[in-house]
Amino acid sequence: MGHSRTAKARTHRRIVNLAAKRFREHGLEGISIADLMGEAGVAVGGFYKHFDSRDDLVMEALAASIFEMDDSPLTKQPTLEKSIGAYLSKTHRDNLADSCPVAALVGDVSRSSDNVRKLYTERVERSFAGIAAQVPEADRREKRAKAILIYSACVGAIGLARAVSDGNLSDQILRTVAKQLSGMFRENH
Amino acid sequence: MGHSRTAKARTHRRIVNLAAKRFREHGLEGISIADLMGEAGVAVGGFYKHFDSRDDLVMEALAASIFEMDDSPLTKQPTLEKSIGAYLSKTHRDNLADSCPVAALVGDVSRSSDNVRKLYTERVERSFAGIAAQVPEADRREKRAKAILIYSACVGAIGLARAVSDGNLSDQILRTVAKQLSGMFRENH
DNA sequence: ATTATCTATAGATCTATAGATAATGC
DNA sequence: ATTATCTATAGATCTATAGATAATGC
Repeated sequence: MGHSRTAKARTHRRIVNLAAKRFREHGLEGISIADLMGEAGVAVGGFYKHFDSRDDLVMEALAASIFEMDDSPLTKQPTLEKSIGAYLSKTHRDNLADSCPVAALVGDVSRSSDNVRKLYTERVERSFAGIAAQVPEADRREKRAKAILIYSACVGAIGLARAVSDGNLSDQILRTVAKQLSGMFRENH
Repeated sequence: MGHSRTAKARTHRRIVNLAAKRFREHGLEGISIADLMGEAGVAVGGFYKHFDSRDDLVMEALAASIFEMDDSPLTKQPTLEKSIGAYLSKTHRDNLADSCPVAALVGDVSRSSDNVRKLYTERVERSFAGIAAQVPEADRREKRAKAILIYSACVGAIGLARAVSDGNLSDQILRTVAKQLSGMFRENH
């Protein structure tokens, strides 16, 4: 039994970071507190000394995965084409635990509390802004419009690529959408 | 207690059609058998005389919502632009119970059994084909590529529009993606 | 003395089954 | 007689809480 305050903070972070991964993999209601605590190596009973409720953990874990995104390869590409390529890569599709929470949790968030949805919305806005900044040759309005289209297409494509049971079709969705989106800009219209 | 065979078939259909709605609204695991049977006006205990397991109902309900799509206004529009407009309408966004199961269940299906994913995959393929047939002025390969982009963008956009807590942003996503996609073809490139 | 963690369990909920009841259909 | 539906409940699982245990920090 560890007991220092810093140890508690470390345990807290361990639970949150683990939850952030498992929620993206199994959905916000797809994993139990008991399983999370077990995997984190802490007894179940300690949970409510760290969090007021399960929803409290969901909030913290979503915030963690959103924060994590800022340092992710997904958002740190030098060009729009590379950003799209990273997002629509097989690595991103297959590595749900560290994937974009916007795509992984879009359905679950629709059914979640206002607090969760507000947090999610901020991340969506930030993604739009990040992409808009990379859209070449257009005024502010047009950059944003393209960004909304690009992000929607990326979120939809990776979602479909994960859901579909045919591996070839899955690959084709990623490849085709990446190519079509990138093509939109080389022809600069 | 009704008991005729045709009555049983009617009860069966009632449960399946209700489940098809509730699954799209609350997710494949977001509603219990007891609640479904209660709403259908049948006792819980009768469930397993109609279905081998919960998963069996999930399969039948998904099949029903996929079948239903064929007669839906979503897939019966005369032009590509109108198809996109219907899919990205506020009506479609707000009426989850009768909405496109591909968008409503994309996350849940990723975590489902192979049987469920196979059924879903067939619907995705059919959607691609339906859209490709409406893409003007392009060879077969290009029609399909555009269809994959359009459907991905539509599925992503309606998902984001439902998840986001800001109503104005939600409307903007639908409007912008519809406009951008439609614009791609008027300029025919 | 305080508190971070552990053991144990209450209470709710969910899937699935067993056996009773009552309407159909030969 | 058969069978569609109902009543009742077993067994598993999940969130949350109560109280014990043991390490920290004054």
